[in-house]
Amino acid sequence: MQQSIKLSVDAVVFGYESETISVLLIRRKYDPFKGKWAIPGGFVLDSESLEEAVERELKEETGIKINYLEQLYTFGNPERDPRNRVVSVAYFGLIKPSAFKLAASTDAEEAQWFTINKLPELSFDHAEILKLAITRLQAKITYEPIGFELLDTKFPFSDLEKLYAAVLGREIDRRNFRKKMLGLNVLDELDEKVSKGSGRPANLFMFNKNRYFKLKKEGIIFEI
Amino acid sequence: MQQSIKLSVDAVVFGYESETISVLLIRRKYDPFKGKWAIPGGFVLDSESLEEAVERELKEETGIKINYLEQLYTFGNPERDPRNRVVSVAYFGLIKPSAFKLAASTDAEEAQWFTINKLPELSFDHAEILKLAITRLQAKITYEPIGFELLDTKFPFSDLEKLYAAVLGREIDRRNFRKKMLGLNVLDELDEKVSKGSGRPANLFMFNKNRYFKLKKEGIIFEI
DNA sequence: ATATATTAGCGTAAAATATACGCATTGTAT
DNA sequence: ATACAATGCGTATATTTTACGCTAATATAT
Repeated sequence: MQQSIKLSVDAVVFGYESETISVLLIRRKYDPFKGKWAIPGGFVLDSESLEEAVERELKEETGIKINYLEQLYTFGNPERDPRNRVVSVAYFGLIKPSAFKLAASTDAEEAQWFTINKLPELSFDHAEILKLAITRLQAKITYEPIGFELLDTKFPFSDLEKLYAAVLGREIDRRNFRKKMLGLNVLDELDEKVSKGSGRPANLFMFNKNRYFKLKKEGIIFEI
Repeated sequence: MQQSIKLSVDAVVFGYESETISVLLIRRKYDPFKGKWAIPGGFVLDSESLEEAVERELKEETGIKINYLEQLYTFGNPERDPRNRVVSVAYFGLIKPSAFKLAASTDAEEAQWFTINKLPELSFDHAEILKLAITRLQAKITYEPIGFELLDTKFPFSDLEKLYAAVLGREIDRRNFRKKMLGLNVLDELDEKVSKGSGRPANLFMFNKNRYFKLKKEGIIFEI
């Protein structure tokens, strides 16, 4: 059997800052779609796993160290690349704001954050990939505690609430959200307070991964 | 760039009969794992889409016409095939009992149904693929109306209930299940009855796909 | 200094859903 | 006829979700 299909990986990386969700895009250096915006990615090496390929490409193209990575979908339409047959395994990832600045400063002309409502035209079928990734993020955040991967380690509760509102694109009742989230018993309340601007200073919280895994093992599911 | 990764597809096909869920497996003709049981699948041709590849391979190896097909996950561990680097896009599929008999008679020595609790040893990482497929089926049947793809077009309500009990591996309260399912407004009650053995004859029902799509568009979700 | 705005945090009542069953109905088997 | 088996309907109770009032703590304006 002679097969000339090439295999690539792509990564939709989400970040969260100033109450909006952004996606990391790069400007392509080579044809096809030279100069156009695209999701970071590239070809898989013979010896590496798919995850290794994604992390390598992300580092090469954007300098980012990913915080959460999950396989999204594999795109295999024979026409998706105008030149060769390329099948791409798409991933979606999340990073914390600390890594944020790092990426933006690495090579501002080539890698850039875009608010998910103000996206440029994209190469290949990347618009479709991105759309699927957003849907998945919205669905997933309600039944897996991945939201914390977008926040700093310590965060005021309101940050978490605003994050959920931003991802889901709708208002959230502050009081019910707090009750539900705290009721899941995966947050540790710290003895630290932060005051940003006016208003009552907020207590800081931390996500307790160990307790989450323990509860998960007992069959208790995270659900917002 | 020189890349010598081969791309294959695999399909976990579930069937439902006599109150149990079965999986379709084939006995491998060639090395590696010659003579061992495996999930049907094979290499993707340069010109075909991934879905076309799955359907072609299924037809070639088992004679089955699939009823529902959905991408599951892509397995890319470099060591998953002892000989070459093979990345496989796994699908999971469902078929109705009518196609059932057809498959069993095609080539009984090579394609066979196995109850999901009595599986033989499997080739490659197929045990892992199968495990993931079962988890996905269990999750999906509760929020998408895919269960009907495993039943005949017309079915008594108890068939649906038994199917859910079999897939989820637990008892289901007949009365509450009926209330909930009928409340979703996607079933048409027919003016036909069936009597199998003793007991009161049951009315037949049909899944109404059009109504389901209409409700879905209105944001009403199927959930059991 | 005092009032006012602003964000944090707690609690409670009502509505909607899920769960647990009781029991009549309609057929077949003996 | 009578027993049995499966279908089909209803109701009471528990649980979860939703809506929203109110107090607390701090910054900022007057």
